[in-house]
Amino acid sequence: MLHLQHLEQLIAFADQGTLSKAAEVLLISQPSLTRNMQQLEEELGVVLFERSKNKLQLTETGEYTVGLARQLLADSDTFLERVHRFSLQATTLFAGISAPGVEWEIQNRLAEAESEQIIHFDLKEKERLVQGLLAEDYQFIVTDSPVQEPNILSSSYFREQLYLSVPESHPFASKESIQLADLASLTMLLRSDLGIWQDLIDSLTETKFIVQKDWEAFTELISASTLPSFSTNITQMISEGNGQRVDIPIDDPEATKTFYLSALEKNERIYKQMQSL
Amino acid sequence: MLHLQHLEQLIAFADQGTLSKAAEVLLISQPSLTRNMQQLEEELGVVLFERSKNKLQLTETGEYTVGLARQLLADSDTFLERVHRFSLQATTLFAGISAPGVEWEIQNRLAEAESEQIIHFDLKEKERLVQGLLAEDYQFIVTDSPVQEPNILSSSYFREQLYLSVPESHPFASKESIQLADLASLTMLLRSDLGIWQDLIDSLTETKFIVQKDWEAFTELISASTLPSFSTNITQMISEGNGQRVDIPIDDPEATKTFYLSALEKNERIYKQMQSL
DNA sequence: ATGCCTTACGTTATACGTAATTATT
DNA sequence: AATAATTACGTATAACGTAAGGCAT
Repeated sequence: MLHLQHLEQLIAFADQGTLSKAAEVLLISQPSLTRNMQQLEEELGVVLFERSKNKLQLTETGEYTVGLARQLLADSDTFLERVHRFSLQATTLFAGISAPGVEWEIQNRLAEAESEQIIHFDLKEKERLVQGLLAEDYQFIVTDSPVQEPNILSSSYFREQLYLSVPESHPFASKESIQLADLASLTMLLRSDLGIWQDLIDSLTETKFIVQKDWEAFTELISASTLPSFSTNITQMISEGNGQRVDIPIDDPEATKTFYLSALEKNERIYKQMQSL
Repeated sequence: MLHLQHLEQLIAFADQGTLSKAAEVLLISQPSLTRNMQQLEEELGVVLFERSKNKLQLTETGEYTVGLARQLLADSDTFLERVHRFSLQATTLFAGISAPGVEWEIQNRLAEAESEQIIHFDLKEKERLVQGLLAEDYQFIVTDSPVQEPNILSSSYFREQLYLSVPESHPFASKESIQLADLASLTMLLRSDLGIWQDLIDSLTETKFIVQKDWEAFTELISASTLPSFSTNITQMISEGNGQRVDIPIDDPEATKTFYLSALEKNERIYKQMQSL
């Protein structure tokens, strides 16, 4: 049966001109390539090469075959791509995340890519996310620090920065930026289930928080109230232009988190898929 | 790299429903097929099968992949076919034959198939034809008896029957058939280079022959002369409707020869190509 | 009990790389 | 000399079949 690998090697020879160079490009030995090309000829039952003692040249049939081979390999690639696309689309991905903003960010990217990909998100602490990744409960996880384990791919994904969101009438509205310390005197609206951001909130012992669990209700609450709340660069992307409020960046380094995407090496395809969104 | 063989096996599974049956059809063992399908899944990075303890079923992605695989294998087949066609057409075939009628017959068939195949014919005795075949001087030979040697394909190809060709005015013209013995008294026009037919001619010691070597001249001679000559079912196919002459079949068994097509097993492709003309 | 899939294991065959050979520039 | 293709040879990988196990009908 025809080996696509041999066609690839034939093409390499056509491109490089000699078996030696082709073998170098293909990272195999020349003798191996020689044999494979002999085998290909045998398999096709056709004379692809004109052999002088020291030179190997494509016959007319060889040239023609190279052209067809390129086409067939292209067909093979589209085959692979279609299978992958179908599989991804047919599969609900399971993602473990450490902050709600990650889900918003990803959904946002999916929408922009017009992807129909369905992803189920779980919000957990990092340790449990890594466990879930190893147990293959998740195809990928997004955490606020890299995952350094064997067989796990991990790289930085995106950054999220906290902003203070206040009505235009608020005394802070004109500030270029503020510090967390400035929030001490405030009473703020706050969602629950903030993942890694919770630590930061807990450190603000002087600030009063009115916590709303239901997220839709929270959104309504904000537009109806003049109380300050938090927003991030990601929430701004989503709910742009509800002009009533001003977003003021918070300077402190704790207010900016870098998120890292991680997946098992065996799920490299999904990893790259998420990266490229 | 993707193995087309695995795709073929996947399709066999889809067609047969179980690995066991598919393995039987494919003439491999079930465990081998199991592994290959696991390997295919690994290679594609996709879940093709839903595995119960005792049952293997295609997932939706699996079904989809089968469809694409059929297409890709079809592409692979057209690739092979095109390569073969091109190669055949680009190559001048060398044929060894034992009678001139063989060339006419084959050229006739090529013409009917609208083939551009170029074939060079050599007229020799059988022994030298077989030698030439083994030495690969010929891609195929056509002899009046089968070639029984290892690694040589050989089967009957077509039959050629001698006719006596006479003008309508000739006393024999009304006969349904005649015997070689009836030719004893005749003076006939004859070509040279008759291959295996020469023996039969030589046995007609009573008949006088006027031999013409140049074949075009011979054809002119015939239409200009009222002398009888030989024709065969094959020459009749070629020069039909020069209504001046009548062809009377010769009954004797020696007047009918069966020709056999032979080629090296490695040239099976050409062998079948010639057979299917 | 029979059919089916998977894993384990030993063997075989295939594929590869190194080294040697021959020829060309 | 240097480059290039092929052949020879030993090794390592991988593919296969047999055997065995587990599970369902």
